[in-house]
Amino acid sequence: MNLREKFNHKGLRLTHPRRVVLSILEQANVPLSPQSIHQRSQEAHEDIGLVSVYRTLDLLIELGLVRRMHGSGGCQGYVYASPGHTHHLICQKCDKVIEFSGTCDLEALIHRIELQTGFKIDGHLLQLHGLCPECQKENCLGK
Amino acid sequence: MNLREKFNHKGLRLTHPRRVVLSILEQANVPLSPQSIHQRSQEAHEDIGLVSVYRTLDLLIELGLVRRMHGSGGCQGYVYASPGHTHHLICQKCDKVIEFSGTCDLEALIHRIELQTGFKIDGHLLQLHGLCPECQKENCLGK
DNA sequence: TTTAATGCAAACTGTTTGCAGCTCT
DNA sequence: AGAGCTGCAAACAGTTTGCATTAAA
Repeated sequence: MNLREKFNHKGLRLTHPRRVVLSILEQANVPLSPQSIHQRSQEAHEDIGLVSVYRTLDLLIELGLVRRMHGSGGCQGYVYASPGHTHHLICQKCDKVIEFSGTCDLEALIHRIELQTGFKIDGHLLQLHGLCPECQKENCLGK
Repeated sequence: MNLREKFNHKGLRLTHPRRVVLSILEQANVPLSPQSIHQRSQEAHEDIGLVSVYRTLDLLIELGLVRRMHGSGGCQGYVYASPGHTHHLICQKCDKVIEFSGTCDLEALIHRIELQTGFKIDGHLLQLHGLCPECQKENCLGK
């Protein structure tokens, strides 16, 4: 089932603004705010209303195509959800984002916490913050 | 060094609004928004300005006495920071928060990712989401 | 007494809503 | 043709800033 069919299947329409938002998020490997998505759409001469960006993001999240991120600084970053559950490694300087999976390391931890607390854990959010190789170099050069 | 001394030491003053915010957060085991902190201060007849709540929260975060949280739904929750680096386990239903530590489990993962990516990792954010024992019960009863 | 901190009012930013017109199927 | 969607304008909510006043040290 392709994207269009997925939409139509639920009585939704794959419209221009939705395509644009999705494609911007797909290409960016960085969490983007609604504002910056809107800005990029303008830069790409695919101008869509900011309001549509908000509405589209809500929809895409509901469809599981996009994930909401929470940076240490601000909130409201949206990233394209690559298939499967992944975590994010974010460069604190250039905001580059790398996705990685590695839930297995967490499973032992999660299981232990479940036993300790009685919680039933069904989701998690892991972000690592650091410096990417390029920004490390720049730092050494005295920025 | 007690709290007052800690403040004075840095040229800061331990004022009434700061005491109130700190005490509200200390007692609550739930992340509170600036608004709800303000509201609780009114309920306790310790009315302080909403503006002071914001400014105080910024300060307390800087001092490491409070941490900013990111719920799956909204943002901007503030919790009293128990000493040391901890993670949070959040009930999706009642928003109860439990802090836990367990960085050791992550260390292996972090080390591996550093080798794989060349990043220099110096921070992380881990949140687990699930249902607390009480809310699990309620769910079974058919809510 | 001195200076940090408060709290009001007002400015701002980001987000949501109502509605007329448009567009995808 | 018709329901879903867009985009404007305007309302709204949360947060920040300027400034005169208060209070902690």
